[in-house]
Amino acid sequence: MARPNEQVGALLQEYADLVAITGGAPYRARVYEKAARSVAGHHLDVSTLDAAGLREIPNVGDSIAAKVVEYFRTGRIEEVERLRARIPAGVRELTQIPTLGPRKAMMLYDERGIASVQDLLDALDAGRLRGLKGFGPRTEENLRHGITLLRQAGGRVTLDVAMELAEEVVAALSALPQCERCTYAGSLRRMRETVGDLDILAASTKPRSLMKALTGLSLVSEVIAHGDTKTSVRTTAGMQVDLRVVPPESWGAALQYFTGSKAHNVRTREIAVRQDLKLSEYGLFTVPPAQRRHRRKATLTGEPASGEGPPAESTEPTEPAEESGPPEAGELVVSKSEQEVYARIGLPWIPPTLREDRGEIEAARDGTLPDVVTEQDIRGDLHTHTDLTDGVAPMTEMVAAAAERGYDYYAVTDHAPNLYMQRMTDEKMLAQREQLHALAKRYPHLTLLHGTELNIDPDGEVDWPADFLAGFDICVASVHSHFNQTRAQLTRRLVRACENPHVNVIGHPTARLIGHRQPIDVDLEAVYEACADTGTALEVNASPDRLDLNDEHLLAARRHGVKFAVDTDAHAVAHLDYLRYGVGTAQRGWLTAGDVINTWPLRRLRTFLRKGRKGREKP
DNA sequence: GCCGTTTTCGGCCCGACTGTTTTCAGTCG
Repeated sequence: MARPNEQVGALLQEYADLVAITGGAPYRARVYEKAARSVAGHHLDVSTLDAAGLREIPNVGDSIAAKVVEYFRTGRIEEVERLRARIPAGVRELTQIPTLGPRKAMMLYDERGIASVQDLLDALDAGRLRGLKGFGPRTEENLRHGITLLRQAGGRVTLDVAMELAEEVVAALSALPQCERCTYAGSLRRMRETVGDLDILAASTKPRSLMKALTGLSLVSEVIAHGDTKTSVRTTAGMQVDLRVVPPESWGAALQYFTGSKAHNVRTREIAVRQDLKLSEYGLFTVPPAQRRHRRKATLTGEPASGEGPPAESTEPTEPAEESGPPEAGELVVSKSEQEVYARIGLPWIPPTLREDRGEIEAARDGTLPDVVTEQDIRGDLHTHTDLTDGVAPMTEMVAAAAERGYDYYAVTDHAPNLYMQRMTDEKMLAQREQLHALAKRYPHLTLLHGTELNIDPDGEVDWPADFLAGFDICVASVHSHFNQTRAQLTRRLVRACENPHVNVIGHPTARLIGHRQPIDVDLEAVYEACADTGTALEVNASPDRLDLNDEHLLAARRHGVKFAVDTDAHAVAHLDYLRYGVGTAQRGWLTAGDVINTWPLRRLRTFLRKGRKGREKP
């Protein structure tokens, strides 16, 4: 993704925060927030767009387009500078503290001159918050606690960590007789690459027993909030878990609501409002005429515009809404399943991984939602290791596990000699090939492919000469070192690897490790072009520490006609299960099965792997 | 400030929980 988009997105987000802190009109802050996301996620490089082009981006109008143009012309946005001069950066930082939002942050600054997290800590220690309106002893305690949490590294965890915890909590709650349904929702269900806190949803007529069960789990270290329908706890590992319990009839609406994203929900609720419906976690409801937003229209059609007149009779028999829950007016329309809820507001069901307000609402409305790739579509794994190099399981076990998964094909791709610590030799590689061919006889329904993961050296060269490479069924090539080359060098390096007629897949293309190593600085657009031109696939590495390429890259890359391989890079049998994170990421990138080479039948895959080379055609 | 298979003006998602306050603002998701 082009960097300028992220720069401008961050700047617009900062402006939104500053507007909120200074108490500007709430809708203004919101609109800049929406624009920030639209710009950051836009598929074109915004630095190349003029004002008219910028206005094509959703939520960008005259005013914001002018600010973006100003930014690329002068390197700054005057209006942002004006607010920056008024509000120290530290005040914005204060809003990162849980339970401290923009209003209170501004009050701390105005009334006590607090302009950083450290200032706040000092003020707390000195008792200088006493007497400040809205800051009682509990609030002081919460702020101290919040600062401690903030200082504990970021707070987001990778998908596998979140999933493991979620499955444990869901299993514990599901075992209760009072629990009718239970699942995880939120960013985990959407398969975001990291998860901040866990959203667990349950259906029950006896919510209290479920809440009690959650707070009683041994992994709970602290109860943050405890109400009638919602309980929040923190685990011993520091993760926040929110449990919401809804009546069983509300399951679909609640699941839709708690899956998010927030931006997606805002859109679906707006669509409901335009149809004089109200969507909440309890269901989709009619709005009595007296409460309708579109009062003007109501007046025009002769309905009562306001006042206490009786609600218009619906043509259908009135069914008393039995649900508990706050909506006291309006009839329940639907709530049992997500499908019903979407259908009633005129949309097909949208896969959770697409629910980010990145165009899925429009696509759903136009009937152009992608038929995203699923785990069942995957016919094989094309990047895996054994204990011949740095894997921990022997090839026999890895292959047996692959057969168990029902794969049609499976590639063993151990490291090549240039990754010196792996001590690979030509002889060892050829011996492995023999063993693999022998092993293949045991698995008549599984085609075993012999491959390798090559190392792309600083010049873009790989480990072996062409004649040796020609002996492999598949070659993955990856960057494993020299991450700090210049952008030009790194780009050239990857493009050269693509141009190698024996390189089929670029493994973990940005080489990032989530939370540990930044992605390499490479012109991905150039790499996408090279891949499309040369018939080289880009990997969607499913390892939860990598997820590389990520969803945003995929959204950009697919526009170039690139093909992808969703691979686990498994170094152990258990890692083969990481596939779901790779598939989730692929879905978030709107990839279909057709985009992913390892969903293809073997024949088609083999043709792709020949990469147009001569002399490899087999009878 | 943006936006319109109802609108070029008049709206802008909705509810739970907490803490502090006596009826609600702020925060969060």
